[in-house]
Amino acid sequence: MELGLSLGETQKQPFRLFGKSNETVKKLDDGLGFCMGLALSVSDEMTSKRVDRLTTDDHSPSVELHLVPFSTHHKPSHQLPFPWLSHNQINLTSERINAEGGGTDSSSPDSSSFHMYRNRRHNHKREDGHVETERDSNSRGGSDDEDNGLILSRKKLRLTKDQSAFLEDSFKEHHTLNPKQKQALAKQLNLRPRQVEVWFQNRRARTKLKQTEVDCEYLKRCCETLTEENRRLQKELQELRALKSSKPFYMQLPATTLTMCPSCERVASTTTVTATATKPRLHPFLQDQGHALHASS
DNA sequence: AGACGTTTTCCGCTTACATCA
DNA sequence: CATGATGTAAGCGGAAAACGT
Repeated sequence: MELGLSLGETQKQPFRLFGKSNETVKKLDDGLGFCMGLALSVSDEMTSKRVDRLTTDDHSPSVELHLVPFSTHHKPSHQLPFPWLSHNQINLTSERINAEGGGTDSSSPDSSSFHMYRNRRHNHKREDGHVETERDSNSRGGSDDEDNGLILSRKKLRLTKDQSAFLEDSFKEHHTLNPKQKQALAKQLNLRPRQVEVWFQNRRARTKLKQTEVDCEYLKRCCETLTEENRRLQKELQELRALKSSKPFYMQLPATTLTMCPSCERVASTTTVTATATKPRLHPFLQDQGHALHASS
């Protein structure tokens, strides 16, 4: 592979590629050829945050990379289009630049290497405002649609049932993936590792959301129960107050032996001798034979 | 040893698209 | 057929951890 480096006015600036300062940009190899052009521009936002990060510093103008094959055997039909990029933005075309081990099988767009300048966060706004994603130009391989050449018309991936089922099974085993597992799954399902990673992230999010809903429902029921309990106690209190105002004082106090529960510090009566004809309901603690106080004693 | 930069991974939030009623 | 609701793939930004310098 040969990387030809074309520096426009950038000679004024120290070149820095992908954060590697003073990195040698020129690489020689056989077969694949690129022309990498850098030009100064402060106008376009396309380069996005990521590419901005690749510039020499926060104040430097954005770097534009033009990667175009100049090898004579590269036909236009072999070039990977990046329609979301305007002509003065990144043009990355190649027969194959595979960063993820997909080989040089051009029939599998899925394994195309979009990861030349970023392993993620590479959607780009077109001039019409439409955000095209990686999916737009790089779909998964292996589907029937793709085999039928319908890949260009598909704008959003839907995993096949088999793929989803396989991922589900895998998710049951472990909710996170290490790089090896990710690679293996991706290879098995003919997806990009990034897709597997995203699927697991979304799956975890769905699981968490469902759990949150369950928790919410539980808390709602608890709240209802407590509200009902509170209503009952209020009523009981009212009854007791009414009783108090209608009976002489000596009749209001039952002759009881009071003990205090060490755990909740509520007072319990162990002997109930009441002078009242009507027996008000006691607090559950007082009725609870199996309360901690009694259990511990 | 500690500071610093880079990379990777995760999460939360959001968007855009596909599908269905 | 149009439309709104829903599900989901995927993007972005930030945080944290690991690692190298």
